[in-house]
Amino acid sequence: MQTLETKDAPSPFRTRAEKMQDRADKREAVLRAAVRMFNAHGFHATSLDDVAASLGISKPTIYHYLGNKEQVLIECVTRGLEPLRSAAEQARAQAGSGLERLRRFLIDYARTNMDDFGRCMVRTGDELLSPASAASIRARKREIDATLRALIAEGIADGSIAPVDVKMSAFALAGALNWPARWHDPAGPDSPETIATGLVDMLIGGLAPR
Amino acid sequence: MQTLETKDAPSPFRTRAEKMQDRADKREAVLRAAVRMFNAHGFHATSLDDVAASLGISKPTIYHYLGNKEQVLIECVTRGLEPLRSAAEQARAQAGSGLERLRRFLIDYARTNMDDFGRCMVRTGDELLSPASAASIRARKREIDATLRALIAEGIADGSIAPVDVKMSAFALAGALNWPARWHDPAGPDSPETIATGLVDMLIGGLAPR
DNA sequence: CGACAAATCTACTGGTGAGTATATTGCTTA
DNA sequence: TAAGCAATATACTCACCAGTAGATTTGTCG
Repeated sequence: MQTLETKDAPSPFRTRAEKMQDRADKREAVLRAAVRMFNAHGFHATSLDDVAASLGISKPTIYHYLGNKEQVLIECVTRGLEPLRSAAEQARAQAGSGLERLRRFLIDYARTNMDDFGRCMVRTGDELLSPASAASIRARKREIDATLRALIAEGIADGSIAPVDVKMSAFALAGALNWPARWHDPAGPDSPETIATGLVDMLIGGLAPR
Repeated sequence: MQTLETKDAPSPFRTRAEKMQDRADKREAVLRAAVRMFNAHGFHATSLDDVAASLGISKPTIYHYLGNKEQVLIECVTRGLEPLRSAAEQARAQAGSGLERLRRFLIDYARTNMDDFGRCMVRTGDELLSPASAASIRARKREIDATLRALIAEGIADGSIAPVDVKMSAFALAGALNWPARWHDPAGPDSPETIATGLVDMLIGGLAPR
């Protein structure tokens, strides 16, 4: 019987779903190659010819999958933002004290800022994007920030967090946890996990002795 | 008597010292114009023609004062780094507990990161510079970081700072205090002074209640 | 005065890289 | 089997911009 393809004898005739998957895979491969090069050399110093060459394809192929260079960047940033959005959603739904939920969120936040897309997201300033795209991305970042501030406020309300200045604390936390996007070396000895918990513990405990 | 120029009758014949000053002033003006445009639109999106136009001069005049575009950026970054170097020097010389000296240093650090040159310094990643210049600047930044770590270690030794992980804490502090270079709006309601103390107080106290 | 140096301009060169026109191949579907 | 579409390539165009050549002006110094 041979009505469905099997693993052993994959048919060269792809179904529609397979072809859509194929296309999505290729798009993804372009983005992964691009984000690595953006992180390594910067957006402007990376030409789409370079990205194409690194994949053994030609530039028009990239244009076939992604409309233009800015679109490539936007997709990378979007992929970097998505885990944050999802972590924020979870944090809002979770039970527990404000501090407990915040801690969980901060660790997720720090960790995803160290993967390829997260790093690109953090490092992509407004000036690299068209005004419209910059605004759209800023809006999404603002939502993450709103969650961060809400968690801090809830912690203060339930007594699990000291009565700090919410806005300043949110900026301090974000800054401390974004910064690894610029210095963390994936090849180095410290895993993202270790760094994330190290940073968060310091931020929660502070420098002054207790 | 008219042997020396007076404020009322400034001679049009400049002395050698005056001309050197004049030259330095013009160099400075170029750098100030450039750093503002770099901060607003990014290094690559700012052409030297734009900078020249904003001063009502022509591009070759910029080349007359500064060798090339990278040199302009390097000078901007250097000017952003200098106050940090000087604050670090002071902090090392000062008396007081580790925490007191660290606090003073952190506030200076945060404040200077919000002026034009400081912002440019923070935002200029290695990828914008030639390998040689990037290395030189990285070395200078490493010295600041060494001071930061030394102050933390001293504070731990004298008991004014909790026994935190020195490296992680230094990164967390630097990140939190560098971040305003990306979000602070000089036209906004919060002065650099306010932000600096707000951030530092939160970092010293931590989030957890005492 | 005459030569030199500083300061500045206009007008160019040369390289780079985003984005496109167009051709080709092969699969899908009416 | 013809039409149409997806995927891909080669070989362009076009704009921009760093950097330079060379002319000009003006003040300085021997």
